[in-house]
Amino acid sequence: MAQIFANISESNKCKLLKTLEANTYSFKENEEISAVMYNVNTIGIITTGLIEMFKIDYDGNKYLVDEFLEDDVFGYMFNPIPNTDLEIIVKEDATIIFIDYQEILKSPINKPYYIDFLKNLLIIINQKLQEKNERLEILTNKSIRNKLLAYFRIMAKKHSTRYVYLPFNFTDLANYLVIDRSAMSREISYLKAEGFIEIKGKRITLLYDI
Amino acid sequence: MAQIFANISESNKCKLLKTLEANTYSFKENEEISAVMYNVNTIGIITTGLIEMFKIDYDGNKYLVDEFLEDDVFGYMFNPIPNTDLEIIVKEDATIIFIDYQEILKSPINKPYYIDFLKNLLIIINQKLQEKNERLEILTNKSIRNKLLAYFRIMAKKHSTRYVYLPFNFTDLANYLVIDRSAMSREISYLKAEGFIEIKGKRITLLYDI
DNA sequence: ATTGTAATGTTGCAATTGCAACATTTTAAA
DNA sequence: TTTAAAATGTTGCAATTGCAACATTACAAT
Repeated sequence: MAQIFANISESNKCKLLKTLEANTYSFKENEEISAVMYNVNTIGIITTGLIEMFKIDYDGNKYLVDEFLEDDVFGYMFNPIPNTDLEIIVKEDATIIFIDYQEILKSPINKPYYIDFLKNLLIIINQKLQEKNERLEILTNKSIRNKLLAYFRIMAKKHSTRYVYLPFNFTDLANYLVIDRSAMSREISYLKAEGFIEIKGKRITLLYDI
Repeated sequence: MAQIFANISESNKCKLLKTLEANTYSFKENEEISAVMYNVNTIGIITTGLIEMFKIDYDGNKYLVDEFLEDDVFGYMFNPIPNTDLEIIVKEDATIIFIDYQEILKSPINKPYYIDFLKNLLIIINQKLQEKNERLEILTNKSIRNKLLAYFRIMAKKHSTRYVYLPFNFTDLANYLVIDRSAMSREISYLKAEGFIEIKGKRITLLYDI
């Protein structure tokens, strides 16, 4: 994860936060981050801790859409719908800096550390954009098989090998791919039987051209 | 579309482009933008014209993934896979400014116009992130019906009405939703029959709570 | 106005997928 | 080590979806 305050000294960071009228809050596990401190124009920068973002869907079901760690940045402006039902919950005690996004864009300050801050923010948002593109690349496949193969291909290319180390378990993978877990399990069996892949624990070996 | 050179005077724009070692090229319709001028570290800024980005998939099929207009910004870094098979073709005569992305991030210049440039870039990338999130929000639904309803809901909320004006035709909508066109057509018939929606030309009226 | 092309609507049928239920294995906690 | 909970694998069955084929309508070019 790129650091939002990379190349910025502690004293410049303080100046920056003061100029941007940033507010820092600490949260205990299971606390909800309320709309009072966090509205549609705010971005949150996580100094320490872990928070989770849940979506409440049309039928009232609640499911995890994102997790944010130290140095990560989150905000409604990165989400599709204004007013959507999101719940942001602290999973591990956290300290978060809140900044009004408009403040960042309007600020007239003209200091090197401000430029570094903008650059860092650009890098982080870029990273997020890439992650979303990656998932879209996978979800634009219709069949379970093609989704799996797209996923494997992307993961393998990242490390330029024919090995894929699953970053999560199969249940979570199915959610990520938006397919039924058991149907995915079935398809993976077929892929193994047909000699496309080999699986040992969390390591998948691709036996076809990548 | 936000403008990448907003708030930057013509003379400052020139200085900026020179400092960033930008190259400007003109293209005729149907020309392909080659990897020579456009590599994994380059971003392109469209001054005039229209270009289209195609993906060549695993089976050699080619399909449109994105279109870029005046003031738009495109680049491999906004894409999921390094080395993926993309083809960028000029649809209408275009003038494009190419800048090395690393140059932007490393540049030591410290001028107000440079800050404006970074802010504008931030706004544009942010916009792109939102669009991707929007599509993801839709594609994370499993059924055709739920994809359609999610799409309608997002479109309606954008304009705070219960009317949705389709920005493209049904064939393209089906592609956007990654579903079969005829199956979508069938589902839309059901939605009409069940009183969820009403359609008049390109205007869809939502008859349920949004 | 005419003609050709693209978009749309419809439907039967087959293939894929989701769902449910259950057995087995793995993991984490006490 | 024991035990409970979570994850995984498997399978039958029903529902959804994709596919293909075709009729109809809308649209654009001449």
